[in-house]
Parts: sequence; structure tokens; C-alpha cells
Amino acid sequence: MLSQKTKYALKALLYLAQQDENHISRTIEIAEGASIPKKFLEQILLDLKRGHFVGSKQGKFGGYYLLKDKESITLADIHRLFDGAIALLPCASLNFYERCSDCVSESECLLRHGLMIIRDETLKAMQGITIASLVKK
Amino acid sequence: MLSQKTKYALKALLYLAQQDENHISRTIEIAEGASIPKKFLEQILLDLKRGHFVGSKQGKFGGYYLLKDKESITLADIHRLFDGAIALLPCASLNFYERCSDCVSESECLLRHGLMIIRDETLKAMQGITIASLVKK
DNA sequence: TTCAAACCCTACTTCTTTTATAGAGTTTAA
DNA sequence: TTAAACTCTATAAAAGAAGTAGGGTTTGAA
Repeated sequence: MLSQKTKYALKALLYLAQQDENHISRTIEIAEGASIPKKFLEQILLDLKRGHFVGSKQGKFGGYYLLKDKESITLADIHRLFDGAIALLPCASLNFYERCSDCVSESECLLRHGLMIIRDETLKAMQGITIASLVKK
Repeated sequence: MLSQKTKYALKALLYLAQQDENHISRTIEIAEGASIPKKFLEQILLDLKRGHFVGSKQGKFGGYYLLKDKESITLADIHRLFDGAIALLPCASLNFYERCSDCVSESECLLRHGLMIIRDETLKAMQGITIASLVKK
């Protein structure tokens, strides 16, 4: 399941994607437009900025705007930024790989292979959903 | 990600699936065989029993055994029993549907449709992985 | 009939994560 | 110089995960 944070991040990105080109949105504007607590949204936007999904302009008349193309921001990207691995266990993850502490031998693990199949399918589906595809609906 | 509980449940089922037909496994035997804390496993086996995945025999010489066919227990089933919804948000879930409290209109929700596509793909993949398929690896 | 083995059940504790909130700092345009 | 707005860190409250404790109940056999 998505965390509230990831859900808010997606809603914020969708909000930004729906604005006119070159428009800069203030945090309070996004917060009210997408029903997100403002102070919480501040953190989320900073994370999105650090992830290079949005850009910001500081000072008066500042705000946030999409940095990447709507078409190139996928659900997989945002999930990874806020909720981490797509795979069901770290040992089956591409980007967040970690060995199971209680696993005697990874090659003999009965679970891992199946989880990697699921990861591949889920990842493919998540990479197919972009901010652009969601806005177009 | 899978909770530890779900992971343990799968490991316990795999253990049971690897025993001879008609063999009854005691909790302590499964716990040691699959590296699961015994008292925690007790709860998990009870949940699996209530979900009709395993059967039990009480009293001396009692224990647990698979109730369903190895082929008919899927990863989706076990995920749902312990970790709940497969979908990324309750509003996109088949078995754990719940309306988003902050969603003005479900039909106008930009997120929901995309999440349902992902749910369908993930579910299909998870239903394809059975205890039997994992043991055969 | 008694006893021990083993499942059954509920409550509790501890730890971590999530979901925020608070408040001060920094930058910028007018 | 000032106000608007982003930036950053710390803290708090609530929820959930993971595991522990301690009985209760059932069953087979001596």
C-alpha cells in the first residue's frame, strides 16, 4: 500500500501537471488545491525537489513547478522515492537490495525467485503509469 | 513489502508442502525447520487455520498439515490474509475496498484508475505463484 | 484417571514508522 | 527594508509491527 506521503506526492505532481506551462505554484496553493496539510506538503515538495522531479523558486513570488516531463515521471519513480522498494522483500529488489538475515542460502531460497517474477510484472505496470497518463484521463 | 508475518506464513506453508503426505508437523518442528520464533508462529498457524489453508490436530501427537492443495494456495491469498489489500490504495482494492476520505469524487479521481491497472497486473502475477510452484523450484 | 504433549487464545510490551506540527532560518522582489 | 515564500531540523502523537507471556483446552496413552 502507498503511504499517505506517496499519495500526497502524486496528488501534488498531478496538481502541478495541470497548471499552465511556466506557471509557478505556491505551497499553500497546492495544499488547498489538492487537500494536503500545508506543513506536511512542504517536506514532500522538498523531497520531490531533491529527487529532481520538481524545481523551486525561492523568495517572494516563488513556488514549485515540474522539472521533468510529465511523460517521464512514473509511478514507480515516486513509489521508490517515498516508499522504497517495489519488490515484496528486499532480497528481490533491484534498487533496494538487501540480503535476508534469516536466509541460509539465497540460491536455495524458495521464495526469492517467485518474488522477483512479481516484482518484474509490478514494476512494468508501474512504469507504464506516468503523471501525463493520469492527467489525461 | 511483505510483513515479517506474511513471510513467516509462506515459509511455514512451504515447510508443510515439503513433508510427506499425511505427515503432521508440530509447531516447534516448523519453527526450527523454517527459522521462525515459536510463539509468533503459533499465532500465524492459527490465522492460517482460520483461513482454511491448514488443518490441525489437537492434543498429544497433534500438529498442522496443509488443508488445501499446494497448487491452489497462491501468494495473493496469503498476502490478503496477513497484509490485506493487493492494491496500492483501498479505493482501488477488490477485497478491501474503502473510499478515500479526502477524495471529492471517485469518478474524477486521477489516481484511482491507474492504481487499478497496477492492481490487476500485480494480482495476476501473484495468483500465478503458488506454494506448489515455489516448492518445485 | 492422571499426566504430559501439543494446540488454542488473549493480553501485553517494545520498538519502529508514519503522520503530521512547530518554529526558526534563508532568499528574493518590490 | 519588509513581506512573502521556500528551507531545514526537531519534536510529538498515533498507529502498526514484531514478538513475548501466560495461561486454557484437547487428546492419547500409561
